[in-house]
Amino acid sequence: MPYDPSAFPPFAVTVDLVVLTVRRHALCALAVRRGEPPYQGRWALPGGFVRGDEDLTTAAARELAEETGLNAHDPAGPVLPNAAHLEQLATYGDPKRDPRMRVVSVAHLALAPDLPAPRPGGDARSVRWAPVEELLDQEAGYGRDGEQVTPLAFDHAQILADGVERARSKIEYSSLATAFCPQEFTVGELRRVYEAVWGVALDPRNFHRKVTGTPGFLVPTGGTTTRQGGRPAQLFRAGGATLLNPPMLRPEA
Amino acid sequence: MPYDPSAFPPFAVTVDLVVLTVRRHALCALAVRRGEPPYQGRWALPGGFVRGDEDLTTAAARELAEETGLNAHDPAGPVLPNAAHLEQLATYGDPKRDPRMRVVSVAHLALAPDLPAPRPGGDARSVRWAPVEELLDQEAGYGRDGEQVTPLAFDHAQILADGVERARSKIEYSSLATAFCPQEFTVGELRRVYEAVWGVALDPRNFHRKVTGTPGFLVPTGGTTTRQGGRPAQLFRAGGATLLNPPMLRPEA
DNA sequence: CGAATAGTGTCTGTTAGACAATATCTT
DNA sequence: AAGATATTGTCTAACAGACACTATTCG
Repeated sequence: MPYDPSAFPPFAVTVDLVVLTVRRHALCALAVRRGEPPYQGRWALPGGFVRGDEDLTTAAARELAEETGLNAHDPAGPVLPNAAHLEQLATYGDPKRDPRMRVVSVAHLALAPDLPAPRPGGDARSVRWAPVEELLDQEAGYGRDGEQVTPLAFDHAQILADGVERARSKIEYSSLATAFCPQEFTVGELRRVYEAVWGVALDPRNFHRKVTGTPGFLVPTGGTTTRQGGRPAQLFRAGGATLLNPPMLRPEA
Repeated sequence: MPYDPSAFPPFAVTVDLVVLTVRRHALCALAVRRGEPPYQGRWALPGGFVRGDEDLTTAAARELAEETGLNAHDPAGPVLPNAAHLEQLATYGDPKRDPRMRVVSVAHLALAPDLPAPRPGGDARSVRWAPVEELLDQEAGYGRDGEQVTPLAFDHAQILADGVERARSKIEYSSLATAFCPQEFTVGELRRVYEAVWGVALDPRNFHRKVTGTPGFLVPTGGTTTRQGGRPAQLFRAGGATLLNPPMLRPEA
């Protein structure tokens, strides 16, 4: 089968983003409201076309910055205050996934700390953090203002579900859960991230022993905080370790 | 940023395949020789254009069948004799990865048993199973007939490395290693798969206890074989379990 | 003080890894 | 018999999970 680059079917290539954060004890995703058909008025994942001279990761980082003001974290560079973890998730290319034309979407997964000042691209009413449970609920779901939330436009419910599952499994065997935390955080705050992402309750004592006993996971900064109430808690930064061995075990029930 | 489907940069979309198997104690990948520029005469991963009305997975399964005669395994359907595991790997879209034009390639990973009768698409000299170590060796590597093997064309060395790493980690926590085995196999044959993929030696006694003690991993067929010499070994089929919990642990050294 | 969160210590059952010992084939 | 592979059993150290207990803050 000869490889003839001049006779190929025309495709559009987009990036879509699953941007996750933990707010008020719930795992939330960034959703944008569609202003035009198809799926006008429905919520969708943020995304857009890949430019002609742009790498896929670059396009995803650009969309992320446009929607949230977050920088994609560069492992080689310094740790920025507003850095989010960004990785490729999967590619979706069903011929009928967009009714207008053939669109192949390279989905990316971003994990961000809860934003002190969320900076929506333009219209605040058209961008929101929504609990993933609400976005994925197959029964009729309605957002704050009564507008229809589910199902998401296109195949975005599937993309979101895949992104959430990726995040849930990756925090088991990597230190990625710290991407949901601010630069300095307590063991209790990190535990609440795990509890929100997995949707389970963890034993605070065993969790503390586990994370502080894993070399390279957490580095104490020396400071303490009482922002959670109770006895002052030590503050930590993320350590250099990327992989957790042995992993954090996700309870089955 | 309006979503204007009539004004998108033109992309070609291809699928590339990392097809892995275990032959003579070595992890091998399918490579095809390029008959035309660019990279003429160099080895590359099999692949081709996605057709205008074709799903990405369908395109990958079609290429796999064209190159090897293997069917992609459908988890819902019956277990076919010549079925290979097929999954999406990642997507590669650097603007300069193909010197001719903008090509986005959705790479897929296939795991196949050692083929009793390899059926190359056409010219037998243009398709071969090559040890991945040879294909990825950064020093000059030369194949059976003295032709240059490395580096692979385009960014295929990176794609192959990513596929190998995916396979290495997935057999840790899933039952996927059985995809490298024929329908009936012994514990020793399964162990040699792990040893070839990971490039380590495993204790036969602890391995046996581990795999036979994991519910749903292996189902005894009742038969035995002496094809490996020594005491007759029980034959097994792959069980229904997909995830191994607890996982197989890959030795560090 | 009581409530809340942080952190340490102890016990128990499971499991990985090391390795002795036995079983059953081929040559 | 010698050599190869298969299979079972035993011991030990590490670790997860349960949970008693202490520490330090706020109201």
